[in-house]
Amino acid sequence: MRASRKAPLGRSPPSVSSSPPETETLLRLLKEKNVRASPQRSALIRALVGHKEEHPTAEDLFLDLRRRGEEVSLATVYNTLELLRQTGAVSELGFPSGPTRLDLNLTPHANLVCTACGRISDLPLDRLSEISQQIRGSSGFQVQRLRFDVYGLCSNCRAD
Amino acid sequence: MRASRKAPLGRSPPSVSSSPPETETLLRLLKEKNVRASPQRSALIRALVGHKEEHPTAEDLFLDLRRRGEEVSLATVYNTLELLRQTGAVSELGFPSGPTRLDLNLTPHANLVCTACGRISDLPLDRLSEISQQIRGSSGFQVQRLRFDVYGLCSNCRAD
DNA sequence: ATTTATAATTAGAATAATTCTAGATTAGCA
DNA sequence: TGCTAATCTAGAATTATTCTAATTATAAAT
Repeated sequence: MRASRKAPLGRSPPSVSSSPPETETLLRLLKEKNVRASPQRSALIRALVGHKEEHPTAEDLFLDLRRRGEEVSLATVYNTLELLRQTGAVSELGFPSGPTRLDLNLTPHANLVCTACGRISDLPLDRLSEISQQIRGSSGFQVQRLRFDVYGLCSNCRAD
Repeated sequence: MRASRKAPLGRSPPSVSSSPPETETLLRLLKEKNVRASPQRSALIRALVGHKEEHPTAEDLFLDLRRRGEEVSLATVYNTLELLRQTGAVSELGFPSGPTRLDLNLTPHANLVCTACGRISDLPLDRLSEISQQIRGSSGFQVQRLRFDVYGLCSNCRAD
């Protein structure tokens, strides 16, 4: 069993053939915390990295794993995501309605959240780090992490 | 009843003696939507405006109203907050854990969220609107609203 | 290899926050 | 005054997440 399908040259939208560097990074971060890279955790990390552009929910990942035969319990999905969050490699975006979605992009960026289709896309924004510096200086607030959401209509959903 | 304490020149932290302009604004916005300013809705709006600096939760407001004898059901609290959200006068901050908190500040600002004590304070940030302009221009994303959270340690909780 | 101790996984129960439902109340108006 | 629509409400239902306690897997030591 496992995911030892021979992968007949499969190269589709996300594409997780061998193992993107990000996967390795996350596994390494867990190792540094002295937690094992169990098959379930590895599978979850692969799913997460493979779908990071979609900012998946815990349930999305759970269902994705189940679909490809890598059965991981929902509890383990939540537990592992919490471990990853603690390493700082992953952050969670809570919204006033609907489930928490994952964000694997640690560089300063905006989350462009389309209020019509719900899609979230990342937009790199270097200026955020300047602002962060400025806040540290002026208000005596010791910055750890940023979240910048921009709500509006994406180019697809825009009417005009 | 009501908040008709004579307010002996009271000018304390929040200070809600007669009726701050914001209260009027919110009531007017509802009126424009052709919804009545019922006693329950007015009471809720007063509570919200009076506690906006604390970024209260729906339950905070519910309990606050109950404490001062203005009994409004929790369902009505949620319903009214949803009405206010629709007017755009109020926004809701969802977090990956814990309840949604309210934000009555519509000018561009950062939410300084202390990861130790949980307090949220607003910091005006004009540069956010520039950035918003820039996004509109470069990415074709039609911006409606911003949310900028800065997580870290507030000056009280900082160890150093 | 076997034992042992610890870590990890799991199903399902429990909780927390919010939304829904359907009946009672209230307000505006003919 | 009565009619209609809006509003309010308690409690049920739903959703997302966390907790619990029992099982299984792993690595280390023998």
